[in-house]
Amino acid sequence: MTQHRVPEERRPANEGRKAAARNRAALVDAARAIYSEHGLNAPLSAVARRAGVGQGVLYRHFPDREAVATAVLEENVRQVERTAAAQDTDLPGVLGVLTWHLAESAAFIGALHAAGAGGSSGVPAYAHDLSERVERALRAHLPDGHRLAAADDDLMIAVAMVSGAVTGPAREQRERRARAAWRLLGVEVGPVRPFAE
Amino acid sequence: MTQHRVPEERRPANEGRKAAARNRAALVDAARAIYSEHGLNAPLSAVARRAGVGQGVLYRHFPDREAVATAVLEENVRQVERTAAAQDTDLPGVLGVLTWHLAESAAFIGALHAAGAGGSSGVPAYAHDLSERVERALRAHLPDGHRLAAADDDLMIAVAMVSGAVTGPAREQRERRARAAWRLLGVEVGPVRPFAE
Amino acid sequence: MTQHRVPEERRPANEGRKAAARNRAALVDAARAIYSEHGLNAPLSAVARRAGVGQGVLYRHFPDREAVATAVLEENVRQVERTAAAQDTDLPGVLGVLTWHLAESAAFIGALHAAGAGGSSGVPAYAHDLSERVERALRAHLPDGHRLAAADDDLMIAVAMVSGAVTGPAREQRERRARAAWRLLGVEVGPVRPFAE
Amino acid sequence: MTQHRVPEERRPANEGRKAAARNRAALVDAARAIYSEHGLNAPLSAVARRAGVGQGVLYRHFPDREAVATAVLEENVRQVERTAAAQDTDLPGVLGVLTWHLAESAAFIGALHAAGAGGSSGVPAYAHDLSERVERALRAHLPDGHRLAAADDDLMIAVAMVSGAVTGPAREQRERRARAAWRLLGVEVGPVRPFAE
DNA sequence: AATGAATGAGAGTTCATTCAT
DNA sequence: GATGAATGAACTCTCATTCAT
Repeated sequence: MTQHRVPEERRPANEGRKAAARNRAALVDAARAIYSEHGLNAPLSAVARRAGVGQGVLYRHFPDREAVATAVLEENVRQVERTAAAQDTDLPGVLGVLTWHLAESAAFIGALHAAGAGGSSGVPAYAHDLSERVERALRAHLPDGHRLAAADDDLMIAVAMVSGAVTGPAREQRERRARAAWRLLGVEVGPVRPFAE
Repeated sequence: MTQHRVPEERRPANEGRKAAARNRAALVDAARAIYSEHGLNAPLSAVARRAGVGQGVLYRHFPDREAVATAVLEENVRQVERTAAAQDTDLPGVLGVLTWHLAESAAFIGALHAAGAGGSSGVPAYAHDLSERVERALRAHLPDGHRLAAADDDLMIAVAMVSGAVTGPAREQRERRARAAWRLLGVEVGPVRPFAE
Repeated sequence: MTQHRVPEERRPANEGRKAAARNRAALVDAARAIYSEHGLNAPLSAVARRAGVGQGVLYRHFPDREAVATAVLEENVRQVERTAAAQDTDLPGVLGVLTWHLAESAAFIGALHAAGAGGSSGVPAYAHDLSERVERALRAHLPDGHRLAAADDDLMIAVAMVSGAVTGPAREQRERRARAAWRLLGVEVGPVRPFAE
Repeated sequence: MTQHRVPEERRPANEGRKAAARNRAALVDAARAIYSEHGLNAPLSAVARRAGVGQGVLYRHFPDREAVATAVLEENVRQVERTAAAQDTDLPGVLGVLTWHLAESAAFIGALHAAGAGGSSGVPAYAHDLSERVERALRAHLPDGHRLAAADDDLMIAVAMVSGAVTGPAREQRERRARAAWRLLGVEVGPVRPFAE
């Protein structure tokens, strides 16, 4: 038993090896879209369907559901880090990029949320990592007397707050709300954009 | 814990009725506890088990999973409204009570989040209602020149922000973080407690 | 997401609480039959289908695939133990009953096999227990000078051998082959029957 | 380990051919190792990986999963046949070689088991063939008055029995148990070794 | 009214087999 | 010939919801 595979009459084509990279990218994109619409718990089958590949392909590229999420968020964090590492950046600049990603990616918000500074119970491990990387990127540009430098975790609390301001609302409202949030915090934000330059 | 049960029946009816009311309350309490431990997706069977009743009873009182969540949150909002309606209240007082509920109830946070001011896509309808009721309760006490009175939705954005600051961290850290969040917003909060009196 | 359940138009009857015990028995019977036809790896869905119940029922009664197997085998071992514990039994009598169950239940054979005396690698834990219980039951009746009392594990090796003689052949041949096996071992077997009395 | 490779090509052809033969052998060896560790249901992908080739190569050499198993077992049987065909062999000698293969190759055991003399239901066809070939090899050396010559299938039953004694236990225990089994059958076994010279 | 068993649709994951390169 | 990605069916297990008792 356990093996009944029928020879399969119509098999929808195997685009060969070239497709691999394309598929991985398609999966990440699909995941971002699905997450944005349905949250981080959306069924992986939906992601695969949206990417136009079989579920097996998804599992070939990502061992489990966590890996999919990580891949999606990785890009967001990377942009923030990249921006922070650039020559001519200042805090507002980095915050602008961070804000763009918060507004763009519901999954990002969720993960940053879940992490916070608390860190314990059911929060997935990767959420922590991401959160810490974002913190490091920001702190590097934090002037000594800055509003958010007062207490140790003011920085991450502020990020979580903006993140919170932005959860829920439809895509279009998010940027406006994010700006409003930073304004309420009395912090200056640079141009909101996906990356610096 | 968290047992602010409203007298469900003015004049005690027969045993059946009393039991029904008791069960409903037990279910709501159980749901709050379970949600707090396992998130809003926890199985309803777990709620029923914790409440010490059969699953049928749960369905007698609540038509579906959404109704259970609503019932839990209803109480949180009600306390805020009640506080706002009290004679001798001011904004810090109401915020204190709101903050207590945010820190206490993970589900509440989630719902407030989900709602925000934006409102459209996948946000459950009841989240909106709750959010609006909280806003009304707060706005009643908002002095004209207040920080959060500048733009129309500054108020709700601020609530969402505090809410965001508080998501994720373990229970114990939440109140501290909530206070830090309000501080960053430059807003005064009264004593954090379940209800005003 | 994660929740799409449609109200389900035609639901095939819920026979109520009475059915529970009946269902459990039906499941064990079905499992025995399926195991006998397809081996211990047969899909649980096949077992549920054969028992005429939904898969959920199966999982209500047995937490996982191992539990199903255990339940089936438990009965076989129990009969052997019962026989061994009876007043007027001797080794041939117990062997007769053991032989009946070996011939009857392919799953039993498999489990006894898997256990053997070796015991280590991938052998499921329950196989060991079963094997040991059978050994205890037999050893109680083993006279000092008996052929199978020479080395410590001769007894279990002999059982494994008969078990081996009986694996594979269709049901009808099994009893004959089991008898032949015991004969080759020079051991007397009593009447082959499901239980003593 | 267990590398009794038959020269596949008499006169070395081009590199392609040589590689093909080498791959086939590597696959069979890998399969034997994997089967021994994970049983006959191990994923074919594991076999290919272990052999250091792509899965496509596996399918080039073997049409399906059954063919892989057959190829592995073929070698075991072949050694037994070869031994039986040698000039200076007697029954104990052949049994010694058979025993070695039983102890060595879990898959061999399984197949011999599955076959037995009965034969009908779910037993794969190749198991039968193998079993019959083993029987022929042994019977050629069976003296008239021998213990295992009494009934027609005593011989195969005995083999199945030893095979049964050896299933399950970890590799190291198998040879000891196999010897114990033959002893209980009152049959003499020669040196246990992979082939007779 | 309460109980808790039953149902069955999926969700997650694995793997035999095919096929472009 | 070799490679390894793609496919998708099958399998295990979970849980919202219904309903006989």
